[in-house]
Amino acid sequence: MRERVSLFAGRLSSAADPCYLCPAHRAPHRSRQRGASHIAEQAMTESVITPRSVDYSRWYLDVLREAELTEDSPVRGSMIIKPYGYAIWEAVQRELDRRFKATGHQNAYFPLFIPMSFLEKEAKHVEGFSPELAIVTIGGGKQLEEPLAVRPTSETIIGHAFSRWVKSYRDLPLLINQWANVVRWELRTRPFLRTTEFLWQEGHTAHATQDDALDETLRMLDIYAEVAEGVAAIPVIKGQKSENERFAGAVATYAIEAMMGNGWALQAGTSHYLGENFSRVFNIQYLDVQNEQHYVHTTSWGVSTRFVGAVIMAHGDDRGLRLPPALAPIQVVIVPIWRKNEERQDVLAYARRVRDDLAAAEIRVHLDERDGLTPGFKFNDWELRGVPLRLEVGPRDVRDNCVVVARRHLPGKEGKTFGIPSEGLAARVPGLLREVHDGLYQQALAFRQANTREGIDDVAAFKKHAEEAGGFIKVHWAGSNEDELRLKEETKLTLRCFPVSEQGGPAGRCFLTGQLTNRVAVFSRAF
RNA sequence: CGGGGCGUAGCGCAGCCUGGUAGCGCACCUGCUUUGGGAGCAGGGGGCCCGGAGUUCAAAUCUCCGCGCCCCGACCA
Repeated sequence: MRERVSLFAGRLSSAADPCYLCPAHRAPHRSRQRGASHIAEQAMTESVITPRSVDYSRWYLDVLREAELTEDSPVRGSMIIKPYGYAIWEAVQRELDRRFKATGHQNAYFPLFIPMSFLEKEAKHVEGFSPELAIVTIGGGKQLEEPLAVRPTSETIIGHAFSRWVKSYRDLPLLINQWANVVRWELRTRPFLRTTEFLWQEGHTAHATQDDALDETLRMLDIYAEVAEGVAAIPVIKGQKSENERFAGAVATYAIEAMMGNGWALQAGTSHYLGENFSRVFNIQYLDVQNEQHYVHTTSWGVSTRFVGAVIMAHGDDRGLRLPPALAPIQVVIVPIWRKNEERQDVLAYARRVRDDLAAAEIRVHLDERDGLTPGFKFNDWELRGVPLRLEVGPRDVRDNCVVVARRHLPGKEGKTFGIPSEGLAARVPGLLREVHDGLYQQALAFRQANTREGIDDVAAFKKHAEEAGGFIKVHWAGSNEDELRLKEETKLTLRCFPVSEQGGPAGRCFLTGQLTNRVAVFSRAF
């Protein structure tokens, strides 16, 4: 399930210090003083981050600011993704893209502007998206003959192309992906999780048969789960969406659902089987071996910059970000320590040697040579930024030819190991990174298990648990769409998915209707 | 789109009630001392106080009208 070892090698350009690390390129400000009174309670740690238990949403915004991931933009609902935040997204892109190519997909690019008439062809599709469309009506100073929608997704314009690309069964399957930005005019936005403009990849494929298309839908769902778990260290539930939550225009929607640090669910990737819905309206047909015309079956699937939000919220703690090694822009940071000027020379020379060794082994390493900051400040600074491994190098370590290693997933002293020989360190680092990856994964999994409730068999207990405990609730479900909506109204919980792994199991009683069913659903509050 | 809050230095805020020409912390710059878990001292730079109109000898402060942002609820990857 999880790919190892090579995952942690540095594929982000060279392992040399990227530019966003240079002090000169860092934001000129890092406010440490927050007006809030809870800071007083945190006097010892001098935290600049609101504890998660105080206000989760504020914690999230604090982390984004302090770790320099995003900034507000002058445009409402849009964000600036800063270099450190963008580097995380680039790592996600790299990991996904590699897997898309390995499964035969090709990248292409389709236009940002979509004729309104295209969107209107598929009734459910336009119905689902029209409330959140941005529409261009003027171009070059003149009213356009036909308004152009800024793409909220590209099924239609790609369908239009596919109808020309597909003639014969020999053209199938057609496996295309595009990396793009899309716009959905959201009323309530949050950086990464829901912004008016966001970045994503959208895969679009066409197949001869329903079976082939369904296989593709699930194959991509598997890839998403693999990247979530094996790369981002986030345990996910693969599941099918209810009719209410289904993508506008899809026959079936699948998703990976993850639990965030406050117990809420986050949909981190989706994969749709679109049936013939789009091939019929865009006339995508092929001739089979018998020379008969058939409509293709299409799929689409996407992961967006929201995934970065999932990484932040699945792993972050009260000290800040905790990044899975495979996605961390910096995997290892070296903090040099000295007292006297003579020590400084020796320590820096030694630290540079260590850095060069690691860089030569394709490890993304950074030596923090910033002057005038205490080691303690740097420790906190890099923890805030979620760097998985920190090496501390002082005069004692130089003398003993050692380093101190601190692992980000274990707090304070617990994560520190003293006296690790610098000899052969580069060979040990991948193992240490794997340890951090596994640690993060196990912690997230344990958290999800501790906050997943099963065995609820009546509505009162369901509501009570929803009210008092939160987290996921896993139940048998035979309710109607209306039941689902009413439950959402009353409890704010939504039917996240029907977990793939739970279906076809022993029948149980639906907690709401009392009917016997073998359908299992997960309910949760969601972002 | 409803309810609430806020616009003053890069960031966070005080000043506004009771008008008199702008201040604090952090950040930034310089110097010295520091540096094994968020250093100290000294000096320094930085403001169309959201915009417009009004009241007044005088407006960050009072009045009106805009605009913007944030937070909380209904739609959503």
